[in-house]
Amino acid sequence: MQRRRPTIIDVARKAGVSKSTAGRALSGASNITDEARERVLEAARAVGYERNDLAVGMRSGRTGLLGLVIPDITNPFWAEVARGAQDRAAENGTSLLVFSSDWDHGREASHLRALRQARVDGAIINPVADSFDDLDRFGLPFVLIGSSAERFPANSSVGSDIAQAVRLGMDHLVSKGHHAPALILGPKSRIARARFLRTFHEHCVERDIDPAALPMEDGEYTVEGGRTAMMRLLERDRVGHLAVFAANDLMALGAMVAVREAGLRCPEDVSILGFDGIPAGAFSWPGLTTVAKPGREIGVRAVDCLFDEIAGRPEHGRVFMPCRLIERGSLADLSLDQPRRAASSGRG
Amino acid sequence: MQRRRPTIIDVARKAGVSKSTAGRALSGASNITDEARERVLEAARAVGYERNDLAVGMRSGRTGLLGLVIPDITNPFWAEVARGAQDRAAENGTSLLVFSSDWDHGREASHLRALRQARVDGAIINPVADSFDDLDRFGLPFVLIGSSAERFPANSSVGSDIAQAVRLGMDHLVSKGHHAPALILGPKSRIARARFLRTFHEHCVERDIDPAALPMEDGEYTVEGGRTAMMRLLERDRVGHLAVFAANDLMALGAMVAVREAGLRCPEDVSILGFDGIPAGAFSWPGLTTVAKPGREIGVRAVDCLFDEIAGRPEHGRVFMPCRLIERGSLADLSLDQPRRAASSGRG
DNA sequence: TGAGTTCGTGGGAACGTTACCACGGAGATT
DNA sequence: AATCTCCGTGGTAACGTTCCCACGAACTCA
Repeated sequence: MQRRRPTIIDVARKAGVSKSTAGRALSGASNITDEARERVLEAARAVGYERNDLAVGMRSGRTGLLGLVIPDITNPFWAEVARGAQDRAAENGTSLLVFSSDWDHGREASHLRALRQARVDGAIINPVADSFDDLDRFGLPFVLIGSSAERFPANSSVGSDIAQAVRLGMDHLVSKGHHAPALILGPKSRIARARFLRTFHEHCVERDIDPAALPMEDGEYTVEGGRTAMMRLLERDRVGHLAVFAANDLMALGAMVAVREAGLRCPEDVSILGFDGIPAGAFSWPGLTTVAKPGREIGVRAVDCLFDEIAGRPEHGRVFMPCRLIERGSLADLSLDQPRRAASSGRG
Repeated sequence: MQRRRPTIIDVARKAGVSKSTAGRALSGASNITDEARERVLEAARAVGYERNDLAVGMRSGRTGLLGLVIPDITNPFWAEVARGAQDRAAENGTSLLVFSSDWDHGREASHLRALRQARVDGAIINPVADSFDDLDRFGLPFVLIGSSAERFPANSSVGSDIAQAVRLGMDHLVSKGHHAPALILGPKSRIARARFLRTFHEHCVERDIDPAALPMEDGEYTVEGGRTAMMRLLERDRVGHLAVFAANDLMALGAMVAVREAGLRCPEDVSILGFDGIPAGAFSWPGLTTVAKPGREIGVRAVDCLFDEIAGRPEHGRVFMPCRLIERGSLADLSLDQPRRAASSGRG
């Protein structure tokens, strides 16, 4: 149907030079006269030449293709990461092959194989927890993103600074008079959970709080997971105002739903702090106060790191991006009502 | 660093056959003895052979790569589409190159060029409104998605059935006693707006309502756009309960914010109906009642259509996917309070 | 039994580009 | 003036696969 696409040979013929010279002009090499370059470029324009990336990849080993393997493009946080990576890749003339692993080992393995067969120059991967083997024999340059990167200290990685994020959240809670928040955490299998908990413990110790005395519930990283976790939390005995730090915005929103269903009000009866910074948190009522990860920036930096990795200068090592607090309405300010409550709660 | 990847020649040598025979075994051709195939497959496994898709694409013209150009992967609706397309592509052993155009003509053109240079087998495109030219000279098989597909009746396309969706929404409004809803629409430049309005007018005529008498406001397809549009709507004179049909969920959520800011309640004072079915609508309070587009299915069907298009059998033509109503809490039920109010409003 | 047919196999070309090497001319150096 | 160096150029090989054609063996049918 569509006629043959013009090749570099057609361009060379039209310009009256050899294909070597045409190739030099087209690839921006230096050892060529301005006059010849101009003639080749003009000829290329005239015949409508577009370089065949396949052939380039074949010969030079560089395809201009990058892989991105994330849990789910449908998750707003990962979509942000993908967008950042996409934009940065485009700036450098490379394209992104995007895959969703659904935290499934098999899917991940098959995606990695597809990336290898496509001869991508490298990949950005949020690894499924226990997939060290697959990653190990991936055989191409890669950069890890997300908190599970911690498992692979030898590789370049970009993630949010969970320690700083938890600190930020805790400081804010304390500044609003919530000295002993309850926790809603993700599944035990996820590394991010351990990271979160560790920093949380450190800060409790610094403030003379017994972490073991604080209520804590698990759930899937979903709205429903957060809702049921909050229900369990509300069934417990408690005194006064309840503050909750959720490990993920979706769970926080689910917790908010549970509060409403229990006939309580947020933030009057229960304060909720989220973690992620997804847009949906801005539409809820009250708006979700949350610690926002810089999803887009993570994507951008990951691509930068990957380019370094591909170029054989993996100088970045592990990059941690700072999070920031977004204050909306889901946290009550108790510091005004009860100026001195201190660390006495959680023991009655 | 990493040693040379084994080629089909290595496999052939190991199996003691020619590369032609090895190629036949590996590509699943029929004219080969079971014994030879078995030996080749075994050899391939032994040396860890993985086919070079680049070389295949080079020679056969099929790369196993598909392009997806959407406005923004960060938009939940488009993320769903991307996910559907991604999964279907993976089922067929192809990979997806994902691009975001931001409704920008230049970006779109550059993405299309990148797809051509990558020699993708075809592309799924949500075209920027006025980009007929670029699309026309794209030169590869493609399938359009979204409502702007209407502009290109000659090409295969997959979109939601806006006529059915508007009908669904209007019927629901009427069944709840809202006979003369206000409208919040997208920018005038977008084709989806015209499509929406046309069906809306038809239904007004069928019900003896004068569409011109109904309040109508424009805005960007964003939360902020919906919020300001709603503010303008609330400044108008009105009698009794106000019902609003927004052309997009984000706008509907913005409208909800505006209602709250005006000291009014949803759904007691104002009813809101959305359009899209994004997850965020489930977390708002009240939950957003909306007409949901089948984003994921649209992605799946688009890939199916694209395969047909590539195979040279464009029999699908234009596919319209049905939408469904998701009832949550943003619509008041007036049909109980005022059994017979009919089409008298909007004229007082 | 001889000719025609089928089938599995192997060799070579081709896809479009870049890497490499050799060549010739112009300018610099002795 | 002769040699050396540098630079622009052109030819050729190579990347890894599939396509095409030719070859020989086995098998069928007259």
